[in-house]
Order: sequence, then C-alpha cells, then structure tokens
Amino acid sequence: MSQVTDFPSDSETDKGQSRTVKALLTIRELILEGVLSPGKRISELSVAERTGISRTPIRAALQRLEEEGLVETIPSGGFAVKSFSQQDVFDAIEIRGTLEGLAARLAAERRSMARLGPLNACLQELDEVVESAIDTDAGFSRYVTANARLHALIVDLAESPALERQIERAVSLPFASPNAFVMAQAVMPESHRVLLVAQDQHRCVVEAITNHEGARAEAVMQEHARLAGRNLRLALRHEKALERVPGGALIRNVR
Amino acid sequence: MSQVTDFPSDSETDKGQSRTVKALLTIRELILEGVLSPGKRISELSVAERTGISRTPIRAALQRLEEEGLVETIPSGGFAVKSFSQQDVFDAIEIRGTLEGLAARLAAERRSMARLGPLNACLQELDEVVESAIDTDAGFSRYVTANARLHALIVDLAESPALERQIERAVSLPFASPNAFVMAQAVMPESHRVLLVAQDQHRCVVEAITNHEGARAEAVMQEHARLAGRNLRLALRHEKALERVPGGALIRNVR
DNA sequence: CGCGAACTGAATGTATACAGCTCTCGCCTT
DNA sequence: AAGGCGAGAGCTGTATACATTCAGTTCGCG
Repeated sequence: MSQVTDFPSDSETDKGQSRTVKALLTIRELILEGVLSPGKRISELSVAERTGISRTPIRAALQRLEEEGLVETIPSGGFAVKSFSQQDVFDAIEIRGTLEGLAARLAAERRSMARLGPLNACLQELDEVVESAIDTDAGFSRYVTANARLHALIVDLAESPALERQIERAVSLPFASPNAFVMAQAVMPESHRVLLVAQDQHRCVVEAITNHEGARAEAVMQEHARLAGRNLRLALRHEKALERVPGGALIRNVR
Repeated sequence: MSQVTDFPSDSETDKGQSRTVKALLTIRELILEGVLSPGKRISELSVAERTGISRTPIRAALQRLEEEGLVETIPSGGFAVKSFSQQDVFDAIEIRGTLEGLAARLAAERRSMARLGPLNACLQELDEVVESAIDTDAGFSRYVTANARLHALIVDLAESPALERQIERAVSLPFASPNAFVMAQAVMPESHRVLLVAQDQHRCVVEAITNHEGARAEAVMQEHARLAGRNLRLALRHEKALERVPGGALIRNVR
C-alpha cells in the first residue's frame, strides 16, 4: 500500500498498467539500454529497490522475459541477461523469415478478397514514404510504423492464431524484428537503395498474395528477412550503426 | 511449513523437484486428462487446495503453461484452459513441419561428419522396431522413444539454440508433437502402412542431411509432418482413436 | 604460502496476508 | 413476471515474512 497513489499517477504512461507490466517494461528497457550487462545475474531485490515494486510482480516479469528470450534461468536459481552470438542473431532472422514466409503462403492460400484493402493501403503509404521524405525523422518513424503494420497485416491474413503466436515470439527478440535493421540504416550509406529493394519485395509479396501464388509469397518473404540479415551484417562492421540496432548491446562481438 | 516432509516423500517421482515444477506437472496432467474442461477458468485456490501447494508456485506454473499454449489469460484476470479448433491443430502441425524442415535444412548445410553416428544408429533402431515387433506394447513404446530421439537429433544437428527453443515451443502442444499421431495408430487399421511411409521419410531425411541436400531434407521433413496431419484427420473420424491422442479433449468437435 | 573447509551474507523459492475488483445471486421495483 | 440494481462472496494481484540454499570470504592447517 505504500506505493498506491489515488490521484492520477505522475507519469502519464503508467495509465492503467498493472505493476507486472510496469516491471516488465522497466526491466526490458534496462536490458536493451545495456544497463544490465549480458551474462550478469538480475537480482530481484535490486530491481525491486530501483523500481519501488515488490518482488512478486518483478519475478513474474522476469519469467515473461525468459519466454521472450531476453533472459535465461540460472541453474542455481534466479535469472541472468542472455547474450547472443552473431550466429544466433542470423538464425533468429532466418526463423522469422521462415515463419513469415509460412504466413505469407497461408495468406495467399486463404486470402479473402475483402481483406486486401488495408494491405494495399499500407503498401501505398510505404510507397509514398520511401519515394518522398524518408530522410526526415518524421518520415523515418512513419516508415517504421507502416512497415510494422504491413508485416502484421500479412500475418493477420494467414488467419492462424497459432502461427501469429509463434511469430510474435520470434519477433520479440529486438534484433530479429522486421524493423531492427531499419534503425541501423539511418547512418549507413547504402540506406536508400536497400529500402527500395525492401519495398519492392513488399510489393511482390502483396501481388503474390493477391494472385493466390503461395510459393512465391513464401519465397519472397523469406528473402525479405534475409535482406534484414544482410543489412545487419553490414551494421556489425560499422560501430555507429550497431549502436542504433535495438538490443545491439546483447550481441557478443568477441569470439 | 505445513507441507514440508523431512523424510523422502511418498511418491518417488517428486524427487528433487521444486514445487513450481510439481504444480506444473499436476496442472498439465489435469488439463490433458480433461479434468479441467476447455474454456473454464482455473481457480488458483482450488488447485492450491487440491495439491497442497501454495498459490505462488501455482501461479508461476500457470504462467508457464500459458507460454506452452495450454492455457490463456482471461482479460479480467486469471487463467482459463485453452480450446482448439481443428484448424488450429492442423496449423500447429504445419508450423512444426516448417520449423523442423528448417532444422533439417540447417542440419544438412552445417552437418559435421562426426555427429552422424547417433543419427544412423537411431534410424537403424527404428528400422528394427518397425519391421519386427511393433504390435507389442513394448515395441510400441520403443518406437515412440526412438522416434522422439530421431527428431531431437535432427534439431540438434542444426546447431541453433534459437531454433531449438522455437521448436520446443511448437512441440509443446501435445497434439502437435511428433509422437501425437503415433498414439492414435494403435487402434487404426492403416497403422502399419503409415509407419512404413513415415520410416521411409526418416530414411530420406537422414540421407539428405548426409549428402548436404538441404532443400530435399527440408521438403521431406515438411511432408513428414503433414503425414501426421493426415493421420490426425483420420483419427478425428474414429472416436476411439481420438481418445488416445494426447490432449484430444482440448479439440472442439463442434463446428 | 597454498589449499580446503566452515561460516556468513545475500538472494531465491515459498507461504501467507491484504486490498481491490469482478461476477454472481438474490431482492426489489416496475 | 421480468429486468435492473445492490450486496456479498470469491478471486486475483501485490506485498511481505520466512526458510533454505548458494556463493563468496576468511581463517586455519598442512
């Protein structure tokens, strides 16, 4: 009861969120920012002190983070920040490509005409963003949003809750998400060309889905993910770029 | 304190397991046995009374079961037993096929000669079991064990922890596991023929992996999963067979 | 001076108490 | 008689207390 505030809380972002969720967001941010270094144990008590939340919700949050893959259990008890080899990262991207490929194929096989509207609208918005003002910060964030929406729409068209769950998990690793590589592009020279290629793949996938071309949709979607992988490989060379990749701090560069 | 027994506990299976794990196993069994019916809320307190474990580990177990997919959260709070449409089941199998297909491809691409020994040994054991005494209960359980091991070995050969994790999750749904359909076969007439086909696919996958034929390994593995799907479709007709499928009680037969 | 063992501290796993919320059951009103 | 409203019970979410276990450190012995 010590922490209960009857009046609207100080931060507007807390609105209506349970303490477990708040703890989840806090810890995830601490990990992604690199405050908690990879391999190191996460002391429940220290997080409790830092956040003012009791251990119970924090423990729940840690368990969910383990499910997300950001955290792993220590045999002797407790949790530690997970670290990833570069191979792990590429594998994660390949897995996303495979699952999103399956989603695209199912979308092509099951697609209902009525639901293609939003998909085309989203595609068109991406077209505009790419061709016009991708340089500005506003345009950039517009691209990120629309890109996420396009990927989500394709998954949605597959009409498979099980697949949606599985993809949700695959994407929960920050560097495996469809937008991960985009973040790095802002500081890389090849930026615009890559975006043009990616957008062309978007167009192909939508076309394939529209025409019931399942195999094509699957193949293009897989290659679309691999484009992210190639981009990440570039980013791993540029120090500056890697810093912009979310969760880049978790990737071991030694070895 | 009330429940602590200093002497070795009554059941030998409890050995060394934390209460959370015990709760997990108990609840999972209750769901799979159909004691807790699909859609119905799982009261933490009732489970606590039934098992003699306090609510904290039970809550943790429920959270892990949600991750497994057997349980879902209720918007208003708490957990409920999940129910699955037949489409969900087939999708889950297709997802497993896709991921195991990826594993088989990676295994073919990355395979190290030295590690093929156990794979061939396992394949040979399956050969023996299929050709000789599959009818007996002992032979049956031997098949189930060896089949699980073969699938695990292939995943292992992919050398990708991320993929292993993802497959682990896909297989955690009982009716999506590689052995799910096998259980139903005992009471179906087509039993032996299907096993022969499955075993031939096993052989093809191992051969493909050995020869670095990634695409073939992937394709065969996908079709191997679809064989399970076809088998399940048969089982859904035979009432008797469905009862033997683990978690069959979770499948809505309406609609 | 090095190695081992015991002790101390801390951190986890578990139990339980409490408060807020939701859902239900019964009663009252129309 | 039917529907809505209110009270109550049950349940979850959270906090906290307790015990056990793990790890690190220090002291003693070889």
